[in-house]
Amino acid sequence: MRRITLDDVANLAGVSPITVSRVLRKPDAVSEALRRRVNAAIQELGYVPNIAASRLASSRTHAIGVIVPTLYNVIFAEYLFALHEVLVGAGFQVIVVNSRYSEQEEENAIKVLLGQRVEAIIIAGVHHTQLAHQLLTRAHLPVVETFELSPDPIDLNIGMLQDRAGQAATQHLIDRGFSRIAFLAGNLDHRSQSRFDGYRLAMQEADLENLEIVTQRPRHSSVALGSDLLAFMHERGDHPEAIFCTDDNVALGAMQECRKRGIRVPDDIAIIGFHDLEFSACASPSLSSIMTRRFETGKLAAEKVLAALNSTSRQTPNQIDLGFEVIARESTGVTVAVSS
Amino acid sequence: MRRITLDDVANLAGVSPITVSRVLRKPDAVSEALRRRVNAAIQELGYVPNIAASRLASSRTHAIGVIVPTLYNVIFAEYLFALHEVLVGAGFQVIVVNSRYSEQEEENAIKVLLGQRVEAIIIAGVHHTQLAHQLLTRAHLPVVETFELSPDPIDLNIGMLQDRAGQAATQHLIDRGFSRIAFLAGNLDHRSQSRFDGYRLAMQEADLENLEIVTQRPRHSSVALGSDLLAFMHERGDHPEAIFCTDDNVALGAMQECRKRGIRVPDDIAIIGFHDLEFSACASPSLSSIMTRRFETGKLAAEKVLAALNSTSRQTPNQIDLGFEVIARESTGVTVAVSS
DNA sequence: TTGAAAGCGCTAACAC
DNA sequence: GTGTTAGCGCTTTCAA
Repeated sequence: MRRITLDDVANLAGVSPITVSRVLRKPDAVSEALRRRVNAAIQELGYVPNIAASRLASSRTHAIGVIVPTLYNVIFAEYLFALHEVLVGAGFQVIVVNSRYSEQEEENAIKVLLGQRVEAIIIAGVHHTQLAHQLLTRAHLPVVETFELSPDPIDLNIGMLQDRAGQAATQHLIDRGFSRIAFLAGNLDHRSQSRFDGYRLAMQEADLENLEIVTQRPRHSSVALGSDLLAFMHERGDHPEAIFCTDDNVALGAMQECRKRGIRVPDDIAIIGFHDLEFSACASPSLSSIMTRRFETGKLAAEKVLAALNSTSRQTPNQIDLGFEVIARESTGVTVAVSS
Repeated sequence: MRRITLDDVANLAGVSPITVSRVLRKPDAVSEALRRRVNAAIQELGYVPNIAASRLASSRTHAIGVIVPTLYNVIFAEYLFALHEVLVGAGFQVIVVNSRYSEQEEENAIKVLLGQRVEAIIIAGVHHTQLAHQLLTRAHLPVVETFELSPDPIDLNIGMLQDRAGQAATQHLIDRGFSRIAFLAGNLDHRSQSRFDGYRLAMQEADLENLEIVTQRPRHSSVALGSDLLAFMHERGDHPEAIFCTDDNVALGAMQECRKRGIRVPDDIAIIGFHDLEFSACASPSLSSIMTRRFETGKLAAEKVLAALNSTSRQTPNQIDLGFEVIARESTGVTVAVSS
């Protein structure tokens, strides 16, 4: 059963193949009579254009590659959603590949995307293998690194200072009068590591460096992990006055575990999370957090890519800091005005 | 700046293009001497094969299309993870497209995938537009519908009976002695609707049909939605003894809102969710739920696709019911044995 | 507005 | 084991 091709349509409609091609891509350039005949033939045959052939012939793929560590973490889902909105709206295909937090897998992902001849690459993170860096640099296509700010961006870079945000979260706890402050995380990916750096800096500047209590386990961030980490910490005898969790999932799990153990939040222990996920405002107690701009990051990255593809002139490398915001709520002892 | 092609590599290595092609695809068919020369040339030039050309020439894409409603819901992330493991492991590319719970967008997604000449389509759900159904049927490629069981499957169908699961959740509440039982949901997608059908059936069979309390709002399922729904219900004066939430996110939100309002779970109100998400076991109180098999669904769907692609003989349409399981925990008044 | 010719970069099929 | 030839199905360029 041979697949229907553009030539089949042309034959049935009694026109040349190129006319069919035009009807598909720039219908206005074809007279209405022919357009009708061609469309009828397309309908009748159930013709679906072969994109591989189109890409080869035009040497345009209209595909953008996106690399994220995982889809489990909702922040990447939000980011992808925004990317999709913009790019698909502009007629591009988005090819998503996961790196699973591995630089090696990220390198492979880059190779896959280059093989697909994507017209741009948007990549979460700024840490790459040497070869990956080389491939991205030499590919001569727009590259956007996101979520973090790089000391040495490849091309465009849209993100925030994770260490500053970690510092701000910790400072918030210090400002609330706590001094025994723990940092809770599972896997220390680069961004989590930076937040940890910020935590240490804040502690050091407040002369609290000796009281840091860090619990780490090699697991991806989740509510269950937060619960486990708090249990682990508690059972080994650490009783900090406050904890800074690497993200809101871990914070929520820690909060649940506190309730289970009769530890009151924030009276016995204050908790701040990271990312200000959707549930954080309606948790009980409501969860203090650091608001980050995932949606805007995705949107802006997509827009920058479109702009770069539409302008022939190579842009100078440029960085955009989308910042963050400390959201103080009940879990760190702040009374919150009622709102929806 | 012309892109490097296979011919460039061939020239540099002093061999014919087909030899380079062989080195890439079946290295064992080439002598070691030539293989070395070719690989060296590939390295030197930084050659990356053009997949579009390869697809066109071989008329094989090694691509599998997957359609999911959204990436926000973690159950689809889990499902995709399993799909990826199997399919990428077998040398296929996975092309994911979102339908955003819209049958029209699903139809478009199918067209996009057929244009990509994917070798199979795996699609969450069994409800399609007429044209979508037609396209899938006529495409003559393996199609797997998942998450639900269809009365009329297109090809393969791997899922569960959502209405039975909804019935079981409701029956669990009835068995625990509750009679004023509400159903909480936001968007009623097809699966949620089926669970609602199951709820109504269980209520009817227990002669409780007049007590159903249903709250609906057109929002995607989330913790914040659960919180809002419970608040809404409470404020309009409905005080059921138990609620069945369309999923665990809504259930968690409802539980948080109860705490905020001083409503005790399960003493004042019992709650059961759906999907048994990761956090449900460690919530406080732990959340009763219906365990569904997202990971297995993805894995099996992928394996079935591979099997279908490897056997020339057309399989007879076949269905697999992966079932579900009632997980009784504290939120419905069940004392849970301690476990990790 | 329409068409003819050539070719995108690769691989299948067949020869040697 | 290696090479030659002839496309895959579309779009580009140029001509009419």
